[in-house]
Amino acid sequence: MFRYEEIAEDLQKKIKDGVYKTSEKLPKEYELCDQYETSRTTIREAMQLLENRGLIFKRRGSGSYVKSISEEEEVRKGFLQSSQFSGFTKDMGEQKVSSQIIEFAVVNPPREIAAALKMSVEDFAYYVCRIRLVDGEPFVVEYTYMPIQVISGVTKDTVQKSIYAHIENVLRLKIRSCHRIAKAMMPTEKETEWLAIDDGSVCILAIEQVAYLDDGRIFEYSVSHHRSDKFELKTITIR
Amino acid sequence: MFRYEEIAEDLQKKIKDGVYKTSEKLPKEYELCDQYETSRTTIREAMQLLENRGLIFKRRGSGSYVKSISEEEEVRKGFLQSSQFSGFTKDMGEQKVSSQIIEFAVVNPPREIAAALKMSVEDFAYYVCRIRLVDGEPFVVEYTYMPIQVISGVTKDTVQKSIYAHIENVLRLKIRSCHRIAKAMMPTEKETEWLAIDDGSVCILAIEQVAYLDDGRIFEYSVSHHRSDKFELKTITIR
DNA sequence: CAGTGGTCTAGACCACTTC
DNA sequence: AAGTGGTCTAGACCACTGA
Repeated sequence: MFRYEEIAEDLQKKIKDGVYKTSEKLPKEYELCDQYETSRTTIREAMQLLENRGLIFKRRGSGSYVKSISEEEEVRKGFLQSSQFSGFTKDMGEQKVSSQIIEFAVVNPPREIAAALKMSVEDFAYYVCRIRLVDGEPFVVEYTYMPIQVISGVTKDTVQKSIYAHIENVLRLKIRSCHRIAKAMMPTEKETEWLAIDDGSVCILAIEQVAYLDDGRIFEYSVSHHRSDKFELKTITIR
Repeated sequence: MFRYEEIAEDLQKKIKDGVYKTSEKLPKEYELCDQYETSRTTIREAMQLLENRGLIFKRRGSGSYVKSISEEEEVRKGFLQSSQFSGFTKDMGEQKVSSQIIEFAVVNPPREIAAALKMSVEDFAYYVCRIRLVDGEPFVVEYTYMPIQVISGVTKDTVQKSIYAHIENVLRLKIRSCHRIAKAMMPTEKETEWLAIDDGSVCILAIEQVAYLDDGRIFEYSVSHHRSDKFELKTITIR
């Protein structure tokens, strides 16, 4: 835990607790330097984190302010959210996540997927197709490819539980970034069945993802087909 | 144009031109300091920009490298992309964008929308419902609310062309950030007609957006319903 | 014009990778 | 052990806001 992270956490807590209220000015940077007994750079790094999280905004010549966010945006009932990519299991927090494995194999990846994974079609990759359930209800079908040269030791048990936990806790690899593309589409016949879709108003929010490790290696190409009535993707963009 | 922006542009160009190739090491930070005759902080700010754009990654103790991206991800045919939020017109670049106005009025916003805009239900907002066409083909239906106390002087002509151009060039306001939520859904009957959907495999990628100005004021709440076969949303996340 | 955040400098020391 | 990026300091000057 670095100093700037500590400060960011502390400020975030104060915003959440209403010490600094919506649209209200935060102390100026030099004041925070005094408060936390640190340099301006460190304060600015902390503030940068908060700005990226969409909690504050800054105005040159004026000050830093708490961003006004509607409560509606904060908590949206009935939807699972993904603003990070920590893996589905982690995203879900307290709710119970289980998996139903449709297929688990080692294969030569199709050409396009091999290209996305920057691997040869002659090398092998794990292929996992599984349904993820939260509190027993199906939410998403995931189709995942992982090069065995990068990710090893995946068992049926791993796939049943959490692949991300295996990568981080067993293999001790560090997940760094991911590139995602969100699309809408209709479910296939199989998906309609797997996701228990019995309502014509439900379709699919598809997220195609390429994920990278700490050392730049691509470890995963996946496509997740979510029930449109139970999942949404949240993003914050700052120019 | 600041020094660190110049350097970022230059490095980006060199990556694009293949001076630094995929998975290849970039010069070390101190070398770049010499090359550009600047301090390490400035170099690091430039690199930060490139990392956020998903072009490079860095490893403590090792070096900085060009991220390997599949060409597939770079250019995706047939899809319009939105990785920024510069407004639809700007996003589309060279292609011809036109609008068909369905409704243009000044209204008291519904309760939820007033809450999202942080305004009173008794104050007024522009309401615009329009179809956006690229090269004559409908892509998206936009439903937009803008408080008249923030955005003024919007005419039918503005709505016909580009609201964002009006905000930036006429009102001289600066757009700073936006919070988005992507969902999938089925088109309404009207939308099916407006978007000329004659194919049961097409549905809607909906993007709900709250957009902020430079000074923290919320200037827009909008929902965009895109044809699922012509639009996708791209995001890059770094932990 | 005073006050604020934005850019930039020139350094120090640390954590991690690589050999 | 040497080399790299990550954190942090103490300061300077600039661009912009707001009274």
